[in-house]
Amino acid sequence: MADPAGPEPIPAPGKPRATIKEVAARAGVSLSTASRALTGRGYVSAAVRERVKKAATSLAYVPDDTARNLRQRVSRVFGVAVSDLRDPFYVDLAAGISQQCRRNNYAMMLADGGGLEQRELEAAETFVSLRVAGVILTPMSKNASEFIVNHGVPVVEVDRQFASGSCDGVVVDNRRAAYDVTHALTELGHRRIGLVIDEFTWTTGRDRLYGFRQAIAEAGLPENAGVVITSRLDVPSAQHTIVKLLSRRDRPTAIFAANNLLAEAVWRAAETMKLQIPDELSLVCFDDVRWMTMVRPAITTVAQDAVAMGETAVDTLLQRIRRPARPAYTVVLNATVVERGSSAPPPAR
Amino acid sequence: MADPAGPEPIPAPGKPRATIKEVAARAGVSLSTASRALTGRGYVSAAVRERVKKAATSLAYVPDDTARNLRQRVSRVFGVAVSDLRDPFYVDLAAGISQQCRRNNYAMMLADGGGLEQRELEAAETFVSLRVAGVILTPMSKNASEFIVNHGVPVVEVDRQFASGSCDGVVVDNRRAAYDVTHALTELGHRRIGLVIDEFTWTTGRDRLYGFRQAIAEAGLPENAGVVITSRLDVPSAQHTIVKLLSRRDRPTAIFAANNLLAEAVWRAAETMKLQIPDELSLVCFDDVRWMTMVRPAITTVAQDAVAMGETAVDTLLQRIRRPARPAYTVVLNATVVERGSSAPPPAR
DNA sequence: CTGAAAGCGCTTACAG
DNA sequence: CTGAAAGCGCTTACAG
Repeated sequence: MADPAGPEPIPAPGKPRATIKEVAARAGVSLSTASRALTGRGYVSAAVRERVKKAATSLAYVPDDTARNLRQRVSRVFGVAVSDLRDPFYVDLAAGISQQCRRNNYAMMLADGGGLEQRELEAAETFVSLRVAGVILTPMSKNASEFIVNHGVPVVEVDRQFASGSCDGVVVDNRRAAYDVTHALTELGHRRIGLVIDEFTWTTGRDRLYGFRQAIAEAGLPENAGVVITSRLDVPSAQHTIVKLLSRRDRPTAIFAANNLLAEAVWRAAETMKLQIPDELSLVCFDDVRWMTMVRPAITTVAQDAVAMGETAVDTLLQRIRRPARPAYTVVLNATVVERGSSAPPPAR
Repeated sequence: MADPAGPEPIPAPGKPRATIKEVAARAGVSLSTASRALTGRGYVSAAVRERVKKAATSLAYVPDDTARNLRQRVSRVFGVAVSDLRDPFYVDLAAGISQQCRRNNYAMMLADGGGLEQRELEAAETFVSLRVAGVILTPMSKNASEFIVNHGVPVVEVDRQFASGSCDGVVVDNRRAAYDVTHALTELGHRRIGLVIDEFTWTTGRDRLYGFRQAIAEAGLPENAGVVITSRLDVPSAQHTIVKLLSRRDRPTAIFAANNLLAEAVWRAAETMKLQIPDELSLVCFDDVRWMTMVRPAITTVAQDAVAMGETAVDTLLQRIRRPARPAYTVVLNATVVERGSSAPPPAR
């Protein structure tokens, strides 16, 4: 799609931008006065203020925030690091953070780690180096959070927590929600239930496992009624693992997938094996994402409001900046089971 | 989830960070020497370099990039503004941009506009103010791009173009792809085809409409064989509009949805009306997103590789920075129809 | 009410 | 090979 008028020259990137010095000169005032007129702090007569503003406009002056921040020792940028932008949960989180930042006149520096701790650490260093006013992250260890906090920058851990002593957090009650959704399965009469999960070392995985186990135990089922399957967190490899699981003679009659990606893998596995949900296999999971209301039957799941988590994280950070000395605290948001059609009593033997 | 050890004090955000001055002092050298040792530019003896580096490490020194950038007149941050993070297409785009930024050691400042031109303009001003090295955006008009370019910051427009004379662009051949997918419909024998679309004023909407019309015309069909339905770009309201369309006696036997959100709306509309796809209604669309391979039948669509578009946009920006004087150019990526099961010959009357 | 001066943390010619 | 000085663009006490 070439420009019909032919390529025009692009203004050279080196093109000098107007500085406050030039604004001051054009308005015939000193630097200090121009600054006061533009920022609104300090005294300046109405007439002069007008003249300065006019000069600024006519020069298309845009203040250099980096210079301003350097001087003022603050910036209006938050650093945000999420595990993986390919996962809809993190996307909703980022969307929530983004809009709440904007509402409060903060810009958002976003990094996504592709699930690698090393990248998270690099992002942490970048954020410190760029002198952001605060950081929100979905931590993979305590290292990034502590590094940032040690450099005097407030951190909010969201989704999971590793450094709850030294920074604030926003999470859901994973144990409770996992309990609820598993309990519903035992109530339906399932006696062999799979948990597909990718990790146990974060608070999320650990607590979802606890909740799962607790529901199994309270139903009076033997410990081996709960079969825990570990998988890497990507759909194809999880799908492969699950096909193997479902091929066993003693396969579970119900599966609890610990997040939306694993749920997708279970769903696809069932499809390729032509296993009917819920008649032959019940499926429940964590995270409520788009496709779960588009497939048939729709999927029963634990809905976490990721957008709200993101917004809350920003609010928490703002609070922390306002009151630095307050002890660290954790906000626990509600997560509720939304019943749809993907679970049913186990098939008769 | 309270910390079992009880809340510890959080390091005060105002906590002073080590500066290069302190590093120099501890190493017993001057500021200049410390700087040279740390940046690697300029002469410094091996012994001194070691001493300085050791001092930096022991002080957990992290250089202030904002100060460095101010001095050097460059930053390693790109500004990115996408229309809407709730739309999976833009998310993939952002993911591609994000990873390519990281590979090239750039940080990404992300803003999402929620589809409002005003927000795009605000983001543009923020980016200029923050002195980013370049901007990538999915423009909603020529205003933002031109504003940024006029301030000497290079811009790449992606997905659509408004200022192709004054900045680079990365797009797909929308006309061609729309033609192909519509042509497949006329070949199947459809004589009444709906185009559901949200705008015609951007290059995307305009070209998709052109391609659609062209295919209708070339099939020798009367102009009114193509029925164009305009809708707002959100699923519920589009769904409403489409239900009305499909309730008409002369309803189309096939629909081309101009993007993934509208496709979702059509799909949901068909479902609520219990219209079988593809037996009673063929559905094809633009954008290839997750759910399209999860519903049955899977959806035939024009697949644009949004991640690759994002990566290409970053590469383009990098090129532009390297060679500012080169005439503006546009990269046109391929977009191909992926046939799945959602289209079939029209039902017999 | 206004302006001259210092300084935020860094880098970079320039002298030595 | 090293250090003193200037300066990036801004803000902010401080004098007047």
